Formats: sequence, C-alpha cells, structure tokens
Amino acid sequence: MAGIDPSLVRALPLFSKLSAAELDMLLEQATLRRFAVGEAVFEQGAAATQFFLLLHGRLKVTQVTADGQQIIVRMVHPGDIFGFAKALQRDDYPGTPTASAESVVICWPTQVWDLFIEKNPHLAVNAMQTIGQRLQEAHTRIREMATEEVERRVAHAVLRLIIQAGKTESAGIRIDFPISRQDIAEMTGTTLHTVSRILSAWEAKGLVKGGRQKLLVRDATALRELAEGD
Amino acid sequence: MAGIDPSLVRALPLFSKLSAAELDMLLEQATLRRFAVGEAVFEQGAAATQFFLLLHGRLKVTQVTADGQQIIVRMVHPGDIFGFAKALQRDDYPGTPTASAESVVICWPTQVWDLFIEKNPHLAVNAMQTIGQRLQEAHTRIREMATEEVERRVAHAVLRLIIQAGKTESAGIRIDFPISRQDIAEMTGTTLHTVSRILSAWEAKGLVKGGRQKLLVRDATALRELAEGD
DNA sequence: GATACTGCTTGCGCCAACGCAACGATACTG
DNA sequence: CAGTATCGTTGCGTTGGCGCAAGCAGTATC
Repeated sequence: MAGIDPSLVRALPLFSKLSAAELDMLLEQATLRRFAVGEAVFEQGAAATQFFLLLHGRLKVTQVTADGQQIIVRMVHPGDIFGFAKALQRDDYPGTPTASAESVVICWPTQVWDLFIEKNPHLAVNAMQTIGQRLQEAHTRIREMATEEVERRVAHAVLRLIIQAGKTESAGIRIDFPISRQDIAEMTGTTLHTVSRILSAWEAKGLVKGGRQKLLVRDATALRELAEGD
Repeated sequence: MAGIDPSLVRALPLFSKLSAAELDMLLEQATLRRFAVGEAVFEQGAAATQFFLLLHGRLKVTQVTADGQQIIVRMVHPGDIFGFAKALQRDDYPGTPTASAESVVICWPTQVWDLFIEKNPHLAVNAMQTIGQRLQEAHTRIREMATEEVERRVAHAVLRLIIQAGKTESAGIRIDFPISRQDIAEMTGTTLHTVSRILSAWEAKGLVKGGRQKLLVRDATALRELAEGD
C-alpha cells in the first residue's frame, strides 16, 4: 500500500526541511496500517524491523516488569514518531504501544532510517531534537516522582494530558481519548484506588468532572496551582 | 588552550568513525578545563554556549525543584558528552554538573556542533545513539521508581554504580569516587536516613562495607538477587 | 591537639498511600 | 433487556518510609 499522500505529513516539523522529491521517496517505502482500540502495533521485546509515525489516534506505550506490573512510559500523539529502536542501537522494542483510540500509523522498514539519515542531515538533527525533548520529559517525570507526592504528580499528569490532547468544550477542557483511572495510575506510579480518591476529591471541589474513561477539566488554573506547591 | 592530543579521545565510540583530519579540526576548536571537587561546570538555567566531554574524573548532574529539593539526574563518567542542550533545541542548560572528583573536561562552543553534524553524519548517528541510551536509562529509572520499593531501587542504583565506576579490589568492588548517602538518596528518590538504614542493614548481612563517602560491595551476586525480587 | 565541620547512624512517632474487599455504575452482547 | 464484563468508588486496617531529633565519628583548620 505504497504512495501515501504527502499532504498528510508535510506539516510535521520532522519533515519540514525535506524537499518534495525526498519526501516522496520516503513515502514510497511506507505502509499505512490501522489499529482498533486495544490492539498493539508491536510487542515489547519483538525484533525491531520497522519504525512508525502516528498519523491519527492515540497510543499508550507500556512496559511490563518481571513481576507483571505495568507502567505507561508515555503517550504517543498524532505526528509523533515511535518505535525507532534501531536508531537507538537496539535490536528489539523496549515497550508495547497499544491503541487507546482507533489509530492510523505509517510504517517504514528500519533500513530506510539509516539511508535517510545518511542522505539527509536535517532529518538526523530533527530526530535528535525529538529524542532530546523526550529525554527531558523523562527527567521531569523522574524529578516529579522523586520529590512530589501523589496528588501533585497526578495534577501534573492531567495538565500534560490537556496540553497534548485537550479539546476545549463549553464546560471546560476534555481529554480527547478514552483514559481510565488505571491509566493515570500507571502514568504517575500509583494505584487505581488512590487516583480514584484524588479525582473524587477534585470533583467535589469542582476542579474536574469524571466519567467512565472520561475526564473533563473545569478549572485548569486551580489545577496548575495545585501542581506547583501552594 | 587549543591543540588537544587526539590520543585522548581517539578511543571513544563517539569519534570512532572520524578521520584523523576531522578529529584534528574538531579538537582545534576545543578548550581544556579542570574542576576541583564541588565546582560546577555550568549552572542550571544558564545560557547554553558550550558543550562538553568528560575526559577524566566524575560529575553528578543535579536539578533543583522550585521548593529547593535536589535530585541527581545522572552521573557523568569519563568519555561521556554532556551539556549539549543546543542540540536538543534548548537555549539553557537543564541541570548543573558538579565535580564529585577532580575532573578534566573538553569544552566546545555550541556552533561547532551544528557544523560537525552537518559535515559528518556519523557523528549525528553516534550522538543519537548516546541520547537514545540515556532515554532508555531514564525510562528504566521511571519504571523502578513507579514499581519498586526503596531498598530495591537503592540496590539497582548501587549495581549501576559498580558497572560504571567499579574498581575491583581484594575485598570486593569499590565505587571509584566519593559518594555520600545523600547522593544515593538523591539518585533513588528517597532520604539520607532511609539510605543509611538500608546500607547499615546490608553491612550487617555482609553485602557491603560502608564508610564516609565510601562504598565497597562485597557480594554483588546477593545484591543482584535483592534488586530483582527474591 | 582542641574546635569546628561535615557526614553517618539510630530511635521514635506519624501519616500518606497501599492493599484488600465489597459494592455501584456504566457500557457491551446476544 | 436481562446478563456479563469492565470500570469506578469508598471504607478500613496496615505499613513503608519520612521527618524530627539527638548523638557519634571521621576530616579539616588553625
């Protein structure tokens, strides 16, 4: 299924400096795949034969520990590339990206990566910036987990979600994909129970409005104050 | 102070694919600086005008939170590059690298980075792999902080230290630079007190041998078992 | 070799958050 | 539209690890 419409990816910063011809060449090698909710694009530990770009939808990248506990490493939003393990000198994928919403993904064979980096330094620079930003997000999260208590961590997580996936509605800002209490727990390193209690308390104070796999932020300012200590 | 001996860096994987001429050109632009224990190479938030490579010694990269708490983001070991904020699309440094031991550092102006990436794709690929590895370490740490209890986190941290800075002695493996209980606490997201208690318990069991800013691992195998659950 | 300093240890009380458990509520399914 | 599965809420007992505080032991200073 080659021949993807360039207009789909033209606007992405990752490809901003590529010529039309280069972009065409890149897209010729690509395949388009669709994933239903709950489906995994690939499995943790599988051989890294492809890398990907999320066109539409939403993915959560999870890792499982030896004793079966699961955490959400990060969310993948439209326009993000993911699964480029080979570029990071790995032969297998470190996590499992699962569709939280119906998703459309562009897939490339890993060989294409090296080829294009070689021919196009811009792409390397852009990719490095992408990874760099991710590294910083990771460090932020480490700092939060080390120093902040659960309620503030959850506040930060929710704020991040409304930045990356917030849809403004009349009643507030809605998180634009199905997200469970369990998900939030796995993003903040706590339990489903604690998240539920915190969200209930917030709802009583009018900060948010919950629902089954739904979350609406009514007062982002108050939430931001809560996230930064008093 | 230009004209650094190429033999100092020749062996580093980062420069492995550079020709002698390219390496010379790179080193012409560099400066060598020395830091005493406790000195900072640069301060968190300062404008990123240079990037660096640690030749000799040991640095700890710290971040301070708004309310004054400190954490150690990572350790810098000889051969590591650090402070390449500009490559990550930042104008300021996200953390402060402080010398834990007497250290020698190569410094380049940031402009050199773009120049060399452009001219030498290998360097870009190598740098990306370096950042990629760091990203994975960060994810590992996030997973540990989310799922493991303090004792196991400390065990993992110590194991990582003996890999990166272990010097085998007759009595066991010594960590090759001054490290305090407070440091270990800031690496694992806990308090000095808890670390002290844990290390005391380990010492009673003959796993380690402590001391002022010293740590000797007597039984790495037992420590590894402790780090992985039972 | 006395003084100050900095880093390490240990005891004790306390609380945030976990784990268990039971119960509601909402969405899918045939 | 009953039946079932999934997701969310809430109560309660327990506990890991934090914070305080006091004391100890090396290391540097003059």
